[in-house]
Amino acid sequence: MSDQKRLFLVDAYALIFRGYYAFIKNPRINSKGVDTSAIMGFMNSLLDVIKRERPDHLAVCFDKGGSADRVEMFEAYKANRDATPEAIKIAVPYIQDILKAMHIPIMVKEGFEADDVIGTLSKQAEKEGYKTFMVTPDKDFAQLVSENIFMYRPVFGGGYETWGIPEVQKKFEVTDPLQVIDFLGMMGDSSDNIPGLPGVGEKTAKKFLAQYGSMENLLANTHELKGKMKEKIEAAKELGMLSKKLATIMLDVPVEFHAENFEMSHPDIPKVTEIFQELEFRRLIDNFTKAFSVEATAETATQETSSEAKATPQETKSAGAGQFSLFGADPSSSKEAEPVSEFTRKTTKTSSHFYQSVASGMATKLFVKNLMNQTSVCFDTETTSLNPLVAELVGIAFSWEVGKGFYLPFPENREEAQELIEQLRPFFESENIEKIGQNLKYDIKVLAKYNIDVKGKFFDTMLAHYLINPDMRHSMDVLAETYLNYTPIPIEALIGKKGKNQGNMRDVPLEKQTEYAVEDADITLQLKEHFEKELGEANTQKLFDDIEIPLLRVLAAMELEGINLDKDFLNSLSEQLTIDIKALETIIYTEAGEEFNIASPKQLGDILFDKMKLVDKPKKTKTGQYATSEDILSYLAKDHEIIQHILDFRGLSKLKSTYVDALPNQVEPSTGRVHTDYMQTVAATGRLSSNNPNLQNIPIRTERGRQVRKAFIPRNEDYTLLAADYSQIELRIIAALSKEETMIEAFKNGEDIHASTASKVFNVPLEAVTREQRGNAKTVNFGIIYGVSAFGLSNQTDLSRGEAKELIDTYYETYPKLRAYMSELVDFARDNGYVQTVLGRRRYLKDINSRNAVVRGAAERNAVNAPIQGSAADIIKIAMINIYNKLEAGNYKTKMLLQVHDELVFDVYKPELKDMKTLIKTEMENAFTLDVPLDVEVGVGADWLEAH
DNA sequence: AGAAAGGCATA
DNA sequence: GTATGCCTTTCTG
Repeated sequence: MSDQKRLFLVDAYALIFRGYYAFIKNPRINSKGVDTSAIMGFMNSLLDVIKRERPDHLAVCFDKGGSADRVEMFEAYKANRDATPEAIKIAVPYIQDILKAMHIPIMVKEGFEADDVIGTLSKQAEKEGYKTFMVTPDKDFAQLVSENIFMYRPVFGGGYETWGIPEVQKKFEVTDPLQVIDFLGMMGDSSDNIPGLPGVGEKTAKKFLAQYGSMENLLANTHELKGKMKEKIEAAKELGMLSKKLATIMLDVPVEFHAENFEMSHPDIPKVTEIFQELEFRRLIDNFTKAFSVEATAETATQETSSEAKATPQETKSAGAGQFSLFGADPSSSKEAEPVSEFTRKTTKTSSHFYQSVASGMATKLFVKNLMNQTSVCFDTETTSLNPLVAELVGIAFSWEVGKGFYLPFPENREEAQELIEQLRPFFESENIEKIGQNLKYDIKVLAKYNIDVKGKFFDTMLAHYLINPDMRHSMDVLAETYLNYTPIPIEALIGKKGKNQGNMRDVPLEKQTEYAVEDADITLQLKEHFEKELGEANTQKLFDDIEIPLLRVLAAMELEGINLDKDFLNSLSEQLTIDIKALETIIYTEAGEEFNIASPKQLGDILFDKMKLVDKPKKTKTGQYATSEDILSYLAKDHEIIQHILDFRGLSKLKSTYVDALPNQVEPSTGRVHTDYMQTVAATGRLSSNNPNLQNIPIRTERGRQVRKAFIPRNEDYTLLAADYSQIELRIIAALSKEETMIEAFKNGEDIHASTASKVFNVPLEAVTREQRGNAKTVNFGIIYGVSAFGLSNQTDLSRGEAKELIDTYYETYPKLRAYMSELVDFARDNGYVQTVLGRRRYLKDINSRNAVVRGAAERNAVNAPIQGSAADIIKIAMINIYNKLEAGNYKTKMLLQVHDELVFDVYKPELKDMKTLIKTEMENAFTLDVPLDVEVGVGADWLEAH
């Protein structure tokens, strides 16, 4: 059987889409800012197939111009597919060039889809005695399967499965693969816009097939059906037949199978390598040479597809994921980040390593001695909880040599654990040993609970990668897979899936703990070696050494500190809110004439617009619901009393659920305070973010919301809260960077910048500026930072579109250099693929040259906003580090507690108040020197509201 | 139980 | 129009 000739037909777009979505959560962007995810994904799959199967005949099939026939049949055919992502559009020409260089035939036929080309070719090849393998995840192809035609499907988690007749029979519950057409026709396919029969999904379609065998037979016997189903299907007979036609793959495309044209031959290696190098595919070059080398042995698909259809290993694997995995692996429906070629990855099973646990007292002594002789060590703590405040040490892994490492398990008894950590204290507190880790802030916080102050130089791989590629995700798994081609042991393998039944590290056998923990340390060490080279570029190294790494300590300290919360006060607020919400509810029900869930946008929309018909043609959201967002309802408020009540209800509910009721639950019992977690690697601009709870979005705009801030109080009566805000920092930055003298002067003279702007654009003396004029000027000043449009401005003010446009035009005439600066930023982004902050923090803008105006526009606004927002973030980070160091050096009792983008909050020891006011203001204002002075406003009070 | 959608709080 | 995180409802496995 294996001497039979084999033809592989690759469905290009399906694999391109699949590759693209595999990287969707962490797109591959090369140094030129090009998103190479789709190319990378496709090439991984292709090379993998070649490497595994060593096909003697192979072609890659593309669509061209879509299927005219199908569109003629049904004009909505494939109409509601999302616009093709940019990365895919640019991928196609690259892929075709690579294929040409590899001497792999490309099959396209104008006006036909790849499905039809593959279908036609496979039937012709079958006649000539070939076995054909259709390489595609697309379940539609199952209809073509025969004795000699197979689907060769990539599956989740890596690997392939081959579908022959028995597999198709089993998956679709049909007797003949051709019935797959009926199946698809009945249930429809949203990605191809095949309508299907109304009310028929996967389950019903299978039932019908078992009973009637075909679409035609079902439609001829609808009298046997009952109820609503009968009505619906009888009304949709035509649609049913049309759906079946749309689902049918054509077998009469004018192409011819000539074996000699499909033979594999030697690729043009230098050419392929050159293209890969241009795309910066280092690893693929390796894979490529392997795929085309003669030595490697191939396990063949034919061997796996024995006629008895015994479950292959791959099937056994996918069977666990659900008996019907057709949809899970469909590229268009799958948003899961999923490795495209995991099977090519190394794992702990395939890489040689030496991981050892150190358990006895004697061994520990020897180990510590050895440890102290190192200059640079990677470590990773294993604990009982993700919350460092309650986490107990289960063990610590160490590695200082690739592929090698040690694991120290910790006793459960707290005193014994402390004894063990004491032996390690000299290591952790050594100034001379560099500490390497992934997310060191966590380990530092855990160790702080054991009274260990981790010192010495730090290298955090997560932070390093954040600077190298801020748009990607930075989890260790992702980094290992991307940079080391290695898949670490998933934590789920040890403690089970997330959820209430998730186990505890403590209960994992020591052997497994060791494998897992030392692997993490080993990988992190390898990542460090990788990243430290890449950091060398531009200013990245400086940002790393001078900002992000020092900041890590500062944030750890702030988070450990936490902030005191007045629970009783919040509880009394909550009671009052409950009463007011109830009252509003009653009024709303009366006005609506019935009771409903006001918090449900769906029900609310139906009441307001279907039942009460408040508007002639209400706006819809993208999913077809009535839009009931604040900006839409506000318009209607003056005409209908119920609207204002609903808005009030929403406001109070939000306040109660998100803040007043939630915050007391976030108080950490062991400290009695709220400890937020600052994320240092999520915001693409360089800002921090805060969660569990988010303390960066505590209300302030409305009177009622503002009350929540009264609940944030000093630790005790010896302390007071101090809040220090940068005044207009983003506007100052844009003024300085653009060198717009008019604006710079206004700041230098300490003028009210919004009034000053109003005076200039409305051409009135400063004293004559009205409140309204100042308000509008303020909106434009802010809007500039985000990349205003006349449309947006008119939405935010009382101005019409025309007036808004005029205001913006006048604004740019008043501040001409500002406009010039903004276009410089966009030009820079176009040329370089990125923009940067005052400290050289980069943001890559892959869509800056997109042909799609909407996409490009968004990238252009990013080009303006990112340097401004990011520079402000850089500056406050410097200030935080400097203040923290001064507080430490001066042995002050005052602590920094919170950062809210342009504001810092401190718990000030009252005797230090006078010093602190000066110290904090000075450090913040002098964190960075611009052509515009920075101004900081300091407030002090018995709670956060009063300090403002 | 988890994801998606709609909505909304901050700078 | 920029940048986030979290709430409730509703859908789906």
